[in-house]
Amino acid sequence: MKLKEFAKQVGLSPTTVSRALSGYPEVSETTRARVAEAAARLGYSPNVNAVRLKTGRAGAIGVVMGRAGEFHFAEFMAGMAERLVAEETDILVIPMADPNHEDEMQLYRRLVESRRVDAIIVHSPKPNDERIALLHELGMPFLVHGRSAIDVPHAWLDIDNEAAIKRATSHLIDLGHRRIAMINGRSGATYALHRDSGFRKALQSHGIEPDPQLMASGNFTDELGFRFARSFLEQPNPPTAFVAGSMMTALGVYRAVRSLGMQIGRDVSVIAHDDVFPYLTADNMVPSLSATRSSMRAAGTRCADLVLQLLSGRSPLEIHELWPVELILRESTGPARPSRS
Amino acid sequence: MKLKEFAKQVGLSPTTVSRALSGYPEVSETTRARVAEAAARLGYSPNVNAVRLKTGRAGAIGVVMGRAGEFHFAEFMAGMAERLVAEETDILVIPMADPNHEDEMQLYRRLVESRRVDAIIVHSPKPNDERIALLHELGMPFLVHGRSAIDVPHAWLDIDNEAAIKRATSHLIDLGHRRIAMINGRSGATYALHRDSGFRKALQSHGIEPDPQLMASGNFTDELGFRFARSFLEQPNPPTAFVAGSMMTALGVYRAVRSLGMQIGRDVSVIAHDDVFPYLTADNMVPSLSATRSSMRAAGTRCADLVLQLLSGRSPLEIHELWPVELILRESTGPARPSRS
DNA sequence: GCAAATAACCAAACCGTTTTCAATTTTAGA
DNA sequence: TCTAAAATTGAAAACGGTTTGGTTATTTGC
Repeated sequence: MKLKEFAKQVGLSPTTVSRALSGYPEVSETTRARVAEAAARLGYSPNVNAVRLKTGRAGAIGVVMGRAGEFHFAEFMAGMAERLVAEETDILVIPMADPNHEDEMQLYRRLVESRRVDAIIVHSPKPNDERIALLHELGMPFLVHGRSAIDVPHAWLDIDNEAAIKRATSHLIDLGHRRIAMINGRSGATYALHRDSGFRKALQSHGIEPDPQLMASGNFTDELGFRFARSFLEQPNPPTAFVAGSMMTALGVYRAVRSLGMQIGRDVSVIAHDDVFPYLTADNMVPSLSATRSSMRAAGTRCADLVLQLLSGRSPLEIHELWPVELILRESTGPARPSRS
Repeated sequence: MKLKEFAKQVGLSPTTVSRALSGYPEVSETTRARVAEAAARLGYSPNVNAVRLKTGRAGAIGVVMGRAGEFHFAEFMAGMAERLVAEETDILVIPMADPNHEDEMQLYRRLVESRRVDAIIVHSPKPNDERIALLHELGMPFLVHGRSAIDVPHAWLDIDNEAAIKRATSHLIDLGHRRIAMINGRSGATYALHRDSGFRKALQSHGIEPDPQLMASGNFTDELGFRFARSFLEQPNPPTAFVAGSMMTALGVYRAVRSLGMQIGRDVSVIAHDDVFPYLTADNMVPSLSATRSSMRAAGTRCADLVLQLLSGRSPLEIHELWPVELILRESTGPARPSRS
C-alpha cells in the first residue's frame, strides 16, 4: 500500500500522514493516534527506498566481512543486533572478496559512493590503515573497532590488549616462569602488535629477553595452537608457560601439552584471551583456563551505540574508548616447576 | 556526483549514460566504453537508493539473526558472502529481539512491507513454521535453510539429518554398542526432529528400544555437552556411545568422558555432527572425532545461489535440495567393550 | 470584538535514478 | 540516389515518499 492510497483511506493528505507517522509536532494528538491505528490496521509502512532516497539516510550500518569467517564475528554482530533491534537501523554485511589491496579500497569507495550505508565499522585495523584514511577523505562516518596509529581523526573502541597481555605475562613471571611462549594473532593488525608489545614489555621489565623461537602468529585456530605449542615444546629448551591469542588457540595448546604427556597447570601454564563465547567457556575447560577476558558481544553492542551517536552528530574526536581487560585466574596457571631437562 | 552532472561531463544524456552503465544493448560499444572509462575516472556510481526506488529491487537478501548468536551463523554468512561478492547484492542482517512469538511475525511483516530486501532466508524452521506461511502469503520470495512439513509451496535446502544420524547410530550398533546416548539440538526445529527420528529408526531396526534416559536436547554448547554426557555416564546403566549434535557438544562429551577416567574410542565411542569450521576440526581432536560432516559454508554459498535463481524467476517448487551427509570414521569410535559394571 | 498569533492541515516540488516513447542518425536494400 | 529499416540517442514521466511554503481554522491578547 502506498502513502497516497493510505492517506485517502484515512481521509488526510499525504503530508499530514507522513508527519503523523514520523512524529512531527505540528500534528494533533488525535490525528496522530488515528493515523497510527489505521497504519497498524491496514498494514501500511513506508517504502524504505523512497524514504532513503528523499532523506538521504540509508538506515543501515555497514560491516565488511572478510573471507576468513571468524568465529568472533557472530558474537560481535549479535551484540550489534542487540542494540539495533529497537532502532530503525539494520546491519549490512558487505562481502569482501580477497584481502587484495586495491580491490579492498575500491570496495570501500564504491560502498561510500553508492550511499548504501550511513556509517561503516572497520575491524582489525592496521597501525597505518588506508581504509581509515580513505573513509575520512570521503567523509563517511565510521567507527574503528580496534586501533590505528594513523594520523587522521577517527572514532574508535578498543580493548587494552597491551595491558592485558602485559599483565598476563607478568603474572606468569611472578609464578616463576622464565620461558614463556606467545601465540599471537595474524601479524599486521594493531591488536597483534599491541599484544606483542605487552608481552615484550612484561618480559623486559623483569630482565628477560624475548625469545623469537617462542613467538608465533597466525589465525586463531585450534590447529595452529596445537602446531605451534607442540613445536615449541619439542625444542631443546621448551617453554613452561603459554600466552595464547584465543580460546581456539588454547584448545590446541591444551591438546599439544596433553599429547606430550604433560599436565596443564602443573607442567605447563596457559593463559589465553577469551572473547566470551556462549558455546565455549574458559571456566569449563579441564583444567579451567586462566584468561584475559573481554566480551566481544558487549563490544558489538557498544560499537552500535557509538555509531548511532556518531550519526546523531557527536564528533568522532570525542569517541575513543579503551576498555580494560580482566584477568581471571583459574587452574591452568601454576608455579613454574624446575625444568625436567 | 549525480547522474545529471556526470552525463553532462561525458557529453551525453542521462538516459544514454544510464543505459551504458547497466549494459543495455541499444548503446554503441564506443559510447559504452567512453562512459565506463569516465565513470571510473570521475568516480561516479549511481545512488543505490534511487535505483532501488525506481526498479523496485532492494539489492539485498535478508537474514534474520536470532539472539543466540550461534557459531554456525558466521560460517553460513561467509559462504553466502562468497557467492554474493561478485553480485550486486548484499546481505542484510535483521536483528531479532526475543523469540517472542507475535513480535517475530510482526518483524517479518514489517520487513516485507518496507521492501528492504528482495528475498529472505529462513533458518531452523519448525515442522509447522508460521514464518513460511506468512512469507508465502505476503508474496515475498524466500528460501528455507532446513525443512518444514508445512503445506505451503516453498524453496528449501537441507542436509539429510535423518539419514546421517541413522547411519551414524547404525554404525555404532554395528560396533556392538547397545546403550547409545543422543545429545540433540534444541527441540522444536525440524532438524532436531529428523535427527531424533534417525536415531530411533536405527535403534529400532536393530530391535533396541530408545531409552529416554539417554536422550537430551539443548543448545550446542560445550557446557551442555559436558553436563548431559556426565549425567548419562553416572547413571546405573551408562551408555557406551554418544551421538552428539555439534562440535561444541562433542568437546563437552570428551571432557565428561575424560573426567571420569575413561577413554574415548575405547571405553566410550563418540560421533558428532561437524559443520566444518576452519578453527576447530574433527581431525585434530584427540582422539580424532568420527563425524557426520556437511559444510555449513557450502550451504551458505548454495543458498545464496538458489536465492538468486529464485529472484531471476525460477519457481520455488523446483528448488528442493537435500544434501547427503558424509560419515567420516576416525578414532573416537571403536567396538563396544563389555560393561564394567 | 478585532488583530495577531498559533495550530492544524495541504499542494506541489523534489530526491536521483530508470524507462517509455519519440526523434534522429546510420546502414542496408533496390 | 532514395527509402525503409535498424541503430543510437534524448526528453520527460514515473518510482513513493518528505519537506517547503503556504492556506485555512482556532485561540489569544488587549
